[in-house]
This record gives sequence, structure tokens and C-alpha cells, in this order.
Amino acid sequence: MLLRANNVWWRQKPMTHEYRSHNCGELEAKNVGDQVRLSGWVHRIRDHGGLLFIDLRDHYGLIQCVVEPDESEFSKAENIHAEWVVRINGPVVARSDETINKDLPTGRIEVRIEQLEVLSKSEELPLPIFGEPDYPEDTRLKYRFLDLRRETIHGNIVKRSKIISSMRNRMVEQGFMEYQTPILTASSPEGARDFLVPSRVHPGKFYALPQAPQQFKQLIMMAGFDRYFQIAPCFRDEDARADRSPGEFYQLDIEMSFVTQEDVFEAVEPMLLGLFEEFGGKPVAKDFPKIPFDEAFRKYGSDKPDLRNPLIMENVSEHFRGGGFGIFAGILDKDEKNAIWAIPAPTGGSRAFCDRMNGWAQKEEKQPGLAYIFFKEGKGSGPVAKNIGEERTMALRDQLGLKDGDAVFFAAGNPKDFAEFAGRARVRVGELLELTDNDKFAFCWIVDFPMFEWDEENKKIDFSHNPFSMPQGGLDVLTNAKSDEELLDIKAYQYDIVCNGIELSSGAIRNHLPEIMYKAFDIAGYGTEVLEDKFGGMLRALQYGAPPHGGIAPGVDRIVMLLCDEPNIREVTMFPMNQQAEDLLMGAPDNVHPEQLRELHIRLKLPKTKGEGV
RNA sequence: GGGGGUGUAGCUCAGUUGGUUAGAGCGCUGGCCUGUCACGCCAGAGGCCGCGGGUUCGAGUCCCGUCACUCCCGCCA
Repeated sequence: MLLRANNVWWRQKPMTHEYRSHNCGELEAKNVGDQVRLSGWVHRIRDHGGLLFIDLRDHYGLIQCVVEPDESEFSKAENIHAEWVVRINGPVVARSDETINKDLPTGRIEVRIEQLEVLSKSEELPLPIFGEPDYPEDTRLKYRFLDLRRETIHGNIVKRSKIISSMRNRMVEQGFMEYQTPILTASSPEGARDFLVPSRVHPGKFYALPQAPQQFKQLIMMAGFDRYFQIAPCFRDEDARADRSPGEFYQLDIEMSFVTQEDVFEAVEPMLLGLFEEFGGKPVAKDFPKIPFDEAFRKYGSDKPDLRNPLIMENVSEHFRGGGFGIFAGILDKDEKNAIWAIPAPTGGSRAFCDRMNGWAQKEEKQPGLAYIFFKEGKGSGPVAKNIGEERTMALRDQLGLKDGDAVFFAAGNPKDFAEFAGRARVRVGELLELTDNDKFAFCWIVDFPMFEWDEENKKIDFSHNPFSMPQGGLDVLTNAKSDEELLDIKAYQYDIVCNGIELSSGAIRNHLPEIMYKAFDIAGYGTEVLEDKFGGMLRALQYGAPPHGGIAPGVDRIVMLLCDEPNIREVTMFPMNQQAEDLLMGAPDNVHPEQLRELHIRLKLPKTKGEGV
């Protein structure tokens, strides 16, 4: 039942008000005897022939109204339908003890209908509100205004509003100020695909919608402001996912001057902790451990580890080197970079469980298999244990702190290639053995991201995250690097904040020195001209006294998803597009009038549509 | 761009080795009902089995193609 309640209408109106003296959620036992006027939607009708109930609903809640046949309005009430908008006048009466509804905040009372006025009728509903049964998503999106009347999503949207409001308050309390940045701006040469907006005044030229206010927030620091934030709309023309809307999303964009990485963490941690404690409904781990990028892969096989899962992987190569398990010994001999990693599985010590994991590895992960040992009766079982012998098996068990009833799985080869698979195995073990505590929030920082990465497609070095990050070691480390390999080893003051295995945000201490910017872009294959052409404003700003600065930009939508416990972003977005980036309610994108195109100096050259050209 | 899943009444789904008239629940319409709150009872309407082709005496069921939705990969500095 509707539990919106606790929301007292902003101001009590007199009975003489056109539509309402109270809202549907605020009446309680103390109002018994009051004459009230309510307006809302007909949520549900229960017609007993001689007695008729209307559940009246508005934004604030639900209240039962009742009318008896001798009342003049009874026949009118018999002819109304779900989702009609009506106004009701009448006294608040107490329900008898047997008829109290404990599931409803207003369940101790009801309103006796003395006057009933239909304010607006509804066609037969394409989408029922009451009971909110599953409905196809395209129907929900086409009739979003109805969908949004449903309890769960209505509550999510209200909660989203409160979350954003709380974010703002928490930021302002910490001395941050909110500034707006442009929506029409310039395209940038790397990153996501831009949304382009043609210029009428400048034929053939285009604005781009900002992928993030990245450059603007840095310019705000260079302009001498400090501690900026903004609930910032961001636009990227990339394909959607369950947790990613097509086209647009919001970031809590943050930037600060004269700060180190630690200062950013100190600003963000209490904000997120407070927010999750306020809205999450689950315990939040107070500690935000800082895990270097390399270590995250080594221990968790991921740069966004879920710390609710207690399992930590370990390198166990030494127990296999030169041992009786030929496959692993061979892999270790083949290349000194190769290793054997162990994924411990406490309580997983049965052949059934090990087989299940092995089957998963083969079927879902297309791996040749997943080697394992399980421990019982004081010794290790399974083919691997047999091959390496009891001494090595026991040494392995001791290193991992395992005991009878436990198991361990192995991944072998070059960690670069198998780390992510091993990470997924870790996640799966944690879930299947119920070692992962789903009933909490666990944050961590991932720090020391590499400055560059190898772009396999273009066979060149590219920025791994943000081209504006400060390399650890500054200009020297860039100029001194002798090889691609050394360049790829360079770390940046670049960090992510992760919650329950979900990346909420990337951030960085920025590079505020023009010579480093030239050099870094040079390494990534962007010449001076590109830099000056595309980042001219930024470069100019760096040359006139730029403060050291840094920031971060947590994704608002993902935070709301976590706090509403919704796996799909469309459940926390009021008017989302579908996965094909169409707005089924407003009908976007759409054709435009030829005159509009002419004004913009645009002629269409369309691809053959599917099914055409027969 | 690629892969997986789904597609039968407005909705959620059932539908046997291919076999006569394709079912149920919810919703909708009509009727009955004075204490329900998932009200109850009775009756009714509602189907190009996503679409196109093929196999077959016969296709909701098998095969091919296609479309739609959804999830994932690519992509998302």
C-alpha cells in the first residue's frame, strides 16, 4: 500500500479552497469530526452494491472514502472509474475497530462522501496504476505520465529529489558553491562521441553538448574561484546499458584549488558516507580503503572491487614451480611474467561445488576449465592435489589460511590476460557460497591509475583516463621514459571511488603546467597544433597562473540506483529514453521541417533504410 | 556493428511426439452484493499465435529469414 505519507502539505487550506483543504496523506485520528475537501485520483473502487469505497490518491498518500446508497452522491460514485480525478467533500470519521486497516497510514479513519465532483475523466487505461503489475517497458515509456503515478517509481523519483537536495546541502555546508556551465560548447577530439548542434549563424560549424564540464570546471579554478560543484548534465552519444542512459546523465561535478589527492578524498568521503547513511537503509562501512590500481587487480581481479566480498586472491606460483602438476609448472617455465593465482573458497570444499565452478568457467567464460583443490579429512583432494603431492598441498593451504571443508581455485598464465576472469570467479565464489554480505555498502578508493595505456586498435599509446591528469613525477618522468613500457608504467594522480563493485566516479589531480600538457599530449600522439586548436582556451589559462587543482565527478544516477536498490537506471529517471535512444513519449528524435534544415545549411544524405531497395 | 534471451487475448503466462473449436489469472463490459481495503459471486466481449517464406495431408508447435523489445560485448577520456 501507499506509504508516501510523512509529507504534510505545504500549507493548510480552508474548506473554501477550490480543490482541497487537506491532502490525501495527512489526515489522521485527530482530524475525526473535521469537514474536509480532498482532490485526487481514484486509485481503486470497491462497489458492494449497498456500500461503495473509493481509495483516493494524490502525491502525498491514499485515503479511503465511503458512500452509502442513501447519500445523494451514490449514483454518481457508481459511474466513476480508476484514475478519474475527483473532488470529495465530507467529514472525517473514525473507523470501527474491526475495520481499521493497519497497512495504511490513514487506515484508522475514512472520509464520508457528501459531495462528489468529477474534475477529469480517464480513458480506459493502457497501463494500470493499482497493484503496479509488470508491464512492457515500451508501454511504460509511451505512457510515462501514468507509469510515474505508480507507487514504486513515484517513490524513487521523490527519493532522487531528496538525494540531490541532500547532496547540495552537504556540498554547501563544506564551503562549495554551485556554478552553471554552458550547454552549447565545443567538440573535443577524444573521449566519447559528441552530440553536435549545428550553428545557424556560422554555416558548416557545430557546437557540441558537453560530455562533462571538465574544462569549464578547471577554468573556474584558474579564474580564482575555489570549491566548485554542480549537479551537471553530461551528454555522450554512446550506446545504452541497464545502468547507463543513452545520451544524457548527471554528475555531481566537483573541483577544488590548492589541493592534493587527500584533500579531495576528505571532501568527498563525508558527503558520500552521510548520503548513504541517510538514504541507503543499510549499514555503511565507515572506512574508505585506498587500494592502488595494480593491487586491486592482484587481490580482486578488478579495478572496481566489491569489498562486501571478503575473498582476496594470492599469488601461489611457488607451490607449483617445478612441481608435479605439469600444466602449471610448464606455464611458469614458459615466461617469467606468468603466474598462478589462487581464489580461496572457504566452505566450498566439496566436489559438487568445485564441479559447478568448473562448469561455469567452461560454459560461461569459455575457459578450458578451472583447476581446484578441496580439503577434507586433513588433506587435499582432486587431481591438482594428487599431482603436486601432500607437502605442497599443505603449504598452499597454510598460505591461504584454509581448512577442512574449504576449497581453492586456480588461474594460470599471464596475469594481464587472466586477472579479469579470476576476478569474476572470485565474485561467483562469493555469491554462491554466500560469503558476500549484500546487506551493506562498502566503499573504496582505487588510486595510482596508469597515466597511459596501450591502444591496440591504433597501435599507439593513449591516455588511459583523463588527458588532464597530473603524472606522478611531473615533467621529468615523462621526458625520462626511455620506452613505451616505461611510459606505460607511469602512474597519474588519478583515482576512482567504488561502492559495492560499482564505479561511481573518476577523479584526478589535474595537470596545471602547460609544458607537461604539451609533453603528455605529444606522447599520446596529439601534436601541438591539435592541442592549440582544440584546447586553446585551457592552454591559454594554464599560461597565466593556474593553481594546482583537482576534483572528481560522482555519477548521480548510479548513486540514486544504489540508494533505491534498483538495477535499471530507467527506474530512477523520470523521462528516460529507451535503449535505442528514442523518447517514446515525446517522439524524439524526429524529422524536422525542411525550412529548419535550410536555416542551418544542412542537406540530408541518408543511408538506405532496412527493407528498402527491393 | 556483434552475441544471448523473449515474442500466444490489453497485460502476465500455459499450450503434450505436429492433429478437430487455442486456455487460465488479472484487466475490461454487464448483473448481484452494506464494511471492503488484492472485496466476493455470476455472465460476457476480447486472438493474423510478431511478420514473411518453407517442410507437411495438417504448423502456435519443426526449418529459414525478418522485425520488435531486452540483456551483454564493442563503445562510454
